[in-house]
Parts: sequence; C-alpha cells; structure tokens
Amino acid sequence: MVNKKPTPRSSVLAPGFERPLVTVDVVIFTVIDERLQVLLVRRPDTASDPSPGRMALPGGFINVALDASLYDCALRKLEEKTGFEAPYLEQLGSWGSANRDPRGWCATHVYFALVPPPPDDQALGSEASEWVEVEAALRKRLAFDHAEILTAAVERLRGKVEYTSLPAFLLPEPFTLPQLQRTYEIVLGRPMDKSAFRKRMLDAQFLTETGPIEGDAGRTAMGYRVLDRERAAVFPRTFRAIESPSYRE
Amino acid sequence: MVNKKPTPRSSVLAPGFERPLVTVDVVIFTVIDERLQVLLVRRPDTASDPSPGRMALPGGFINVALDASLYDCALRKLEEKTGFEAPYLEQLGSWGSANRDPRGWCATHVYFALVPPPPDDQALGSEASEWVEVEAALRKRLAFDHAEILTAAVERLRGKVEYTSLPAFLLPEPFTLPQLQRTYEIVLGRPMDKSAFRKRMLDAQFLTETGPIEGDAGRTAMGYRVLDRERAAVFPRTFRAIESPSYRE
DNA sequence: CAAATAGTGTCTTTAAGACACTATGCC
DNA sequence: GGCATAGTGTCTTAAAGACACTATTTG
Repeated sequence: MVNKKPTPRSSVLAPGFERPLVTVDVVIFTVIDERLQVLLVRRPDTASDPSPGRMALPGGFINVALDASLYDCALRKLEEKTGFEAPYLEQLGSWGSANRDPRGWCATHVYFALVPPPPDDQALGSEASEWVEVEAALRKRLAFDHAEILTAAVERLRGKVEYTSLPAFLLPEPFTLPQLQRTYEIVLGRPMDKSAFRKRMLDAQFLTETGPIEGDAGRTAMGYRVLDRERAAVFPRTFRAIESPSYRE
Repeated sequence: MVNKKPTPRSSVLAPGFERPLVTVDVVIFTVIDERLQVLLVRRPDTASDPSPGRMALPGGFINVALDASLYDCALRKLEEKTGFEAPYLEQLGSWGSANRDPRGWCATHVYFALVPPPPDDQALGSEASEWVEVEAALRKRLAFDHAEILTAAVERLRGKVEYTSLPAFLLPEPFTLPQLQRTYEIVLGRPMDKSAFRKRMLDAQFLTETGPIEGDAGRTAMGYRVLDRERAAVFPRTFRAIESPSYRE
C-alpha cells in the first residue's frame, strides 16, 4: 500500500527516506443557537477523492511556497473558511500514520480555533462549509480519522474550560457575565453557580468593563472585553474537582 | 531558498505541492545527581550536516517503510537511544517552517518522555548521546530550533508537575514518598510541605504499596509503585496557586 | 540517648458550592 | 406591583499551607 520508492529529491536530502504527505487541519468551534458547533467542509464527490462526499475538518496540504510556518498555514486556512482576523488559535497535536490516508503515509498538524458566531447564517468564506452541532458531527462518518481528531479537540476544549477563560473567545465583544456563564454551561453541559462564577471571573482580572448593555428583559448588565485576546487566563483550581481518584491525559 | 519544483510523485498525489521534510524528535528527561537532565546527541562534524558538531535532541526522519505511526517512530527513537521499554511518552507538539532546516521546508513532531535514571553512567544505547543538566543544555547552542523546543518541553513538564503525578515516572520503582517529594522539588525548584504532599499523593490513589524500603539512615520508609504507568494522575488543584492575575498558555 | 529520617495531627487559609438575598429595568 | 434578569452576602466545604508533634531506625 505504501510506496517505498524515494522521490529523486528526497534521496538527495534525506537518503533512503520517502517524504510523507503533510497537511494542516483546523478544528474551528463557535456557539450558535445555544449549542457548541464545529465548522465542517464537504469533500468533492469524485471517485478520485480519498473520502468522496464525506464531511471533513477544513484543511489541506502545506504550500511550501506560500506558508512560512505551520501556524501561518493554519491561519490561512482559518481565514479562507471564516474570514476571521484575530481568533484564538492554538496547536492541538499531530496525527500521522501509514494508513490514515489512502494516498500514502500522511501526517497532519491540527490546530484548534475559537471564534465568535458569524453575524448571520451566511458570512462563511465560501463554498461547501457548514456549522454542525458537535454531537451531530461526531455521529456523522467523517473523512479520514477526523472523528478521532474532533473527539480529541472537544476533550481538550472541555478540559481547559474547567480552569481557563477560553469560552470568552466564543463570544462577540462586548459581552456580559451572564452571557459568559451561559457559554461555559453550553460547553461543559452543566449548570454553574452564579456567585462562584462571577467571583472567579472578576478575581482573575482578565476582563475590563466597557459600559452597560441592555438585554431583552430585566436589569441592564455590565459589558466586558478580554484584556488579552492572544492568551487565556488560567484559574488556580478547576471548576469542580471531578471524581476523586481521577486519571486523565 | 525553498525549491518550488514539485517532485514527480507529489505532483500526482497532491497537485502542485512539494512535500516538506518530516522528522520526529524526542525530549527525554530524567533526574540524575539531584538535577533534571535531558538526553542530547552530538551531530556529525561534517560540512554536509546542517548543524555540524552541535548538540541536538535525538530524532530523525520518519521511515515510512518502518514506522506505522508518529508514536511508533518516537518509541523507536527512544529505544534506540535509551533501551527503555515502557516509558512515559506523550506528544509535545510540532514545529514546522520554511527556514528551521537549511535542507528545506521541514516539520518535526516532538514527543516528550520521562524515564528513570539509567542504572549507571553507561547503559546509553549507543554512540554520542549524553545526559545534560537542563539549564546547561539551554545555555548551549543547540542544533536547529531545538533550544526553543527544549524550552517548551521544560515549560510543559513544570506546568504539568503542578497538578499531576508525572515525577513518579522519573524514578525507578519501587520508590518512597520522600524520594518522590524530592523529585517534585528538583523539577519545580522549590521546597514543598511534607504533610500536604503526602496527603495529596495518597488521596489521589495512583500508588500502591510494595513493602518497606531501608534507607542509608533513619526510619525505614514504605515503598510504592504507580498503578498505571501509561497515564499520570491529575490532582484537583495545582500545588500552589501562582501569582493571582496569572496568564499562561 | 542523640541524630536522622518517616510519618501524623491540628489549625489556618483559600477559593469554590449552596442558596438566599437585594437591585434594577420593563410591562 | 409583578416579573425577569443582574448582582451581592453569608455560611459551608474541600483541600492546601504551616508547623509542631510522634515514630522508627542506627550508632
């Protein structure tokens, strides 16, 4: 299945080693309609495609002429799909093996992005990309090993949300503390105590007030922006000490 | 500098995209002589080498004929250098750009291993590999961007040691709780309270008793093994809530 | 017994959880 | 006033920090 014959160029630079295929994929999360959603693209429905017609994470081959680095490549793919300028973007990990792509030994570098919801349902950069509720996406038969990658991304997101300010990057600014709390609850799938939540957010000093914001009903709330959109704040404890003898990554 | 001409094979499979070079590097930590040490290898001192004579992290090109996956490739490189069978091994991240290797666009997948100290000073699998104290390694002019990678690995290790049982993988089994506490102190560079430390370790239920172990002096201590050498235990809080308004990865 | 090291107990401190309370805005 | 939502206060609880105390081993 794997072609062992080295290409002429790699035989010069890395004797005896055929070069694997290299891609970058981006798991882009947002919250729309009170649900955590992920951006998926439909692969071309042609027999020559490795996963014809399947939904997949946005991504593709590194363009060594265009991309100065892996991070730049991820940024480029994110912009192509969502038009976002300064999102939260971190590396998730890499997946590589002989058989994850029928075209040959292939390694993908996966990034993880959090963006505010698009202004309305369009605004998607182009073509066949679509926001899909995360649980629904995991039930689909995704291309390649993208189901495994999405599972890892959701685990990383939920894990970090327990002790960081990540959900702030899922909201348009300015936002209110009740909106932020609701976003935590949507990502984690459980209600949180208002008083403890507010104390924690304000004590962490990662927000700055922007002035009052009126809602549809009830009392006007204070609006906030995050001070540093590059980094998440890290809280001293997790929100709830999970099961006592707990093993995780 | 970057060759834009696609190889014949990649032009078929990934139209227009030249394949980057792909390597796997492993940051292998241990504690010897009360110091955190990292395994380095010396690169060949020939003009054809990209960093002749420099020290580097152990690693090298993926062998698509030999390595079923990135993880297998990391395991293979770890075994070649240290002979270790079942170490703690996790992915750290990947680094890739047009100019980190003079031979062309190159991406490396970096793994992170914790091993007990070798029985005595030899036992290194082969050749020019050497344990180097971490601060000394960072002062050396390492090959490629390996100084940046080592810095990230040390940060990740110190970060996770605050809330996981990782240092248990740096000790030969069985070990005592005072030995484990000493290992935490060496990695973190600060003393810890004995009572709080013991409560935390025992409450987390990741250790099992193996029977008493005599030391050089003083009272005999209980020996322990970790229950699961694949995973670290995760504690509900960090050891010390660092500076209050704290920003980190 | 003294020194050295292992292990425990008790009180304090920190920050989260529970939950009732007050405050403000709109009908 | 009544409802809805924002925001606060007070008590409890979980787990770490400080630090003194007891226990065991060797000489």
